[in-house]
Order: sequence, then C-alpha cells, then structure tokens
Amino acid sequence: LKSVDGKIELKNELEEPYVMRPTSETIIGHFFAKWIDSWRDLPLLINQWGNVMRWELRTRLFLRTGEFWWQEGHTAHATHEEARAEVRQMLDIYRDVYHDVLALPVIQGIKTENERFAGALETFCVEAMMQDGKALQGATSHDLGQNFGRAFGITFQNKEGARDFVWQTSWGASTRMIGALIMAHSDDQGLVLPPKLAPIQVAIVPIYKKDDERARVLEAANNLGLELRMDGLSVKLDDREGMTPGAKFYEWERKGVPLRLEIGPRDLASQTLIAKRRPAEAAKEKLPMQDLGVSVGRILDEIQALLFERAHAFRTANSLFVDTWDEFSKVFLDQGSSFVWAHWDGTTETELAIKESTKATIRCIPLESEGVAAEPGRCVLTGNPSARRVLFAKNY
RNA sequence: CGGGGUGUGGCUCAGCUUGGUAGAGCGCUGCGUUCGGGACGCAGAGGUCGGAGGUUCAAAUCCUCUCACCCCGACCA
Repeated sequence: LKSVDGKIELKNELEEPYVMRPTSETIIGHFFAKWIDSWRDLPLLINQWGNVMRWELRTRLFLRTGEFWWQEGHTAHATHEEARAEVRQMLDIYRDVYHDVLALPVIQGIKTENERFAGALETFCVEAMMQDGKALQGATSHDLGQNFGRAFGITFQNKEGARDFVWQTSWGASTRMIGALIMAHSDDQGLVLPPKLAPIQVAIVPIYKKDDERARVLEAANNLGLELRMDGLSVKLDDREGMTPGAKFYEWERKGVPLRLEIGPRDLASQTLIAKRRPAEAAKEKLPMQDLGVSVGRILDEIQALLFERAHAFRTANSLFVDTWDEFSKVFLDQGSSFVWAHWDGTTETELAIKESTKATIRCIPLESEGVAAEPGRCVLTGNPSARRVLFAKNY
C-alpha cells in the first residue's frame, strides 16, 4: 500500500496479492463481544487452523519460519475457575499428543513473567529436549484472565443479572511440532518416525533372482501387503526394478519407515519372513507369515514405546541439578546445553543477568506433577531465597 | 540492516593465488553379468564456469558492476 496525497494506491509487486490480518486475539475479541451477551452463551470455544506471519531476523527451518501454520483455540468462560480448568485441560492434551503420538517427552510448566504472552495472566507451556540438549517450546496455553474482555468489551449478564467481563483462554501449537519430531528422533541414517505418525508404517522389499522366483515372491508380497492393509496398516510394496534390495533398505530407513519386511524365496519355503525395525540397534528378526498383522502390530507398538523411552532416557541423562554458579555457568559454556534444575530468586533482573552471561533462559517453572524438587533453596546467582527449582536451558 | 562466505554438467565439489581454451566422484543412457545391506564391467551422453561490462593475443581464473543463495548477529510458535 502506498499513500499518495492522502489517497491509498495499491501497488502490487507480487505475483499474487498477499493479505495479512491482525493478531487473532483482536479478531476473536471483536466477535466474542458480538456473540456473547448471556451466561447461556458461555462457555464458547473457537478453534482454527491458520497461517501466521512473523517478523523474524533469522529463520530456522520448521522451528522459526517467517510464515507458519498453527492451530489456535480461543475460549470464553463465566468464571476464572472454569477458564483455568480449560487452560490445564489443553495443556494436558498437548502433552498427550507429544507423549502418545510424537513419542516425545515434554515438561509442563508455567512461563516466567518475562517469557509469558503479553496479554496473559499466566502462560503454561510444554518444553521438549532436542538431541543437542536445547529446549524447544512445544505448545502454549494461556490464562488470559479478563484482559481481553476489558479491552474489547466482552461482557455477559450472569445468573444474578449483573454484567461481568468474560474470562478467556487461548492456546496453540504450530508446524514447529514437525521440527521437534525430526530433531528429537532422527539419527545418522536419516529420519526416524513414530509408527503412529509414519505415512508408511511398513515397507516390503521383495528379493529374487530369476524370473520364476520374481513372480512367486511378488505374488506373496502382494498378498501379505493386502493382509496388512486390511489390518489398518499403511504398507508400501517396493517392487521397483533395477535396484538392489540393499539400496531399497537404505532408502526406506532414510525416510523413517518404522518397519521393513524382506521376503524372498527362502521365506516362501519356510513360510516366514525377515523383519527389521527402524531404530537401527535391533537385529533382524524372523516372523511367521501366519497372523502377520498381529505380530507387525505388536512390533509397531513396541517401536512407538521404545522411541518415547529412548527420548526420555536421553533427557534424563542430560538433566542436572545444579546449586552453584560456578557449575551452572560451566554447563552452558560454548555450545554446551542441558536441562538444568536450579534455584532462582524470582526476579526478572536475575533471569536476564543469567541469560546475558550464559544464554540460558528459564524455560518454565515446573508443575507439581513433574515431580521436581519443590523444596526451597537459594538462587544460583544471587543466593537470595527461592521457593523451588526452575528449568534452565538454551532454547530454539 | 551489519559482518563473513559461496555461485563451475542433474547432485556434491576440485580448478582461481601464479590467465593458455574445463575435470573428478555420484547420478544418467545402452549392453551383459548381478540381486537376503547402498552391485560390477564395457561403451556413451551431458557444462557458452550466476549475469553484464572491462583488461588481454588469450579469462572459470584478473578488474568493475550486478543478481541469487548460505552462515553469524539484538525478547522469538
């Protein structure tokens, strides 16, 4: 848009017009004010998937892009208690998605005043550890209090007939989740995907030499593929010609397919086949063709569980309890990073001073359910009293 | 925006300092042999060296301008 003598002239330099909208809360606030008038209109929940544009000095693929896609929810409630319950419910849902689907353990907590969403009373979050020891904020759930209600005049008449401002929440998770998934599980052989998310769960590689073997093996592979698909599994039969089996093995591993099945003449004779799990440590195993869907389903469940356990063990191995400043600053020297549980005196000044000298920030004040030492202590930097340990880490 | 770097067959790069008319590996095509962990042999195809201008007998190489991309840098799902 270009202003010429007070008139607005549209100067379109892009191939297509690009339209941006203001922050969601302003749109939501505007409409909530129109839609809400009575306690009977509450609670109200709006969920949307939308693209967001941010000014970023430096972008990072999946983790911090100029434009990204996210899910965001906005609710309005009659009481603060109800809003708080919503905030916690969504936080738990995000945790469950990370744990049960992405196989990635997260820590639930509350952001410090310095880190929380500007319009919120409190910001809850889930934080995950990447393989370099850095933290990634996985999702947030905000208790907005009556802040936006006051700003946008969102009022309702309660059961007693009095006017009151609504209590709101908002929460979201973005395409960053894909980055978290890649960074948390992948290895030097390529992508590692949890079975519950893998677009291809099982890759079948047929093995044969002569033409008659080829016909028999492919027929059997086809039948087994169909059988697995009927069990609800996503299966790819790699019947490409001109590629050796070994080359196919590497390709499917690189693409993160959780389970590979090999079937050749020997297997036809024995009515078994060879299975290889993607997390590369596992040796090849022999499975009977009989009830293949059952054994494959069991293996996929085991892989799903293994990935979570592996990530959890890694996080545990890279988490420390630290009580001295000397030790604290050593942990974050140079490129190093871990999760560090340390005491903090609760002031923004101290938080910023720690960030200044170590680049580590407070990722969250953990919820009680994280089971992290809730006993009081002394701030790792100032020595002032601290109510509990908080989570420090370098973050993305 | 500031600093640093890179543009050479499809891909990854060497060659540039010290100008002499373009190479390697992988990939690709054909034939044959292979096929349970990235196959091998033989024969081939493929590049006006990011772009423009200049210096020179001669430019991937030196000079000027320009474009693109990458990395590092100050509240960020």
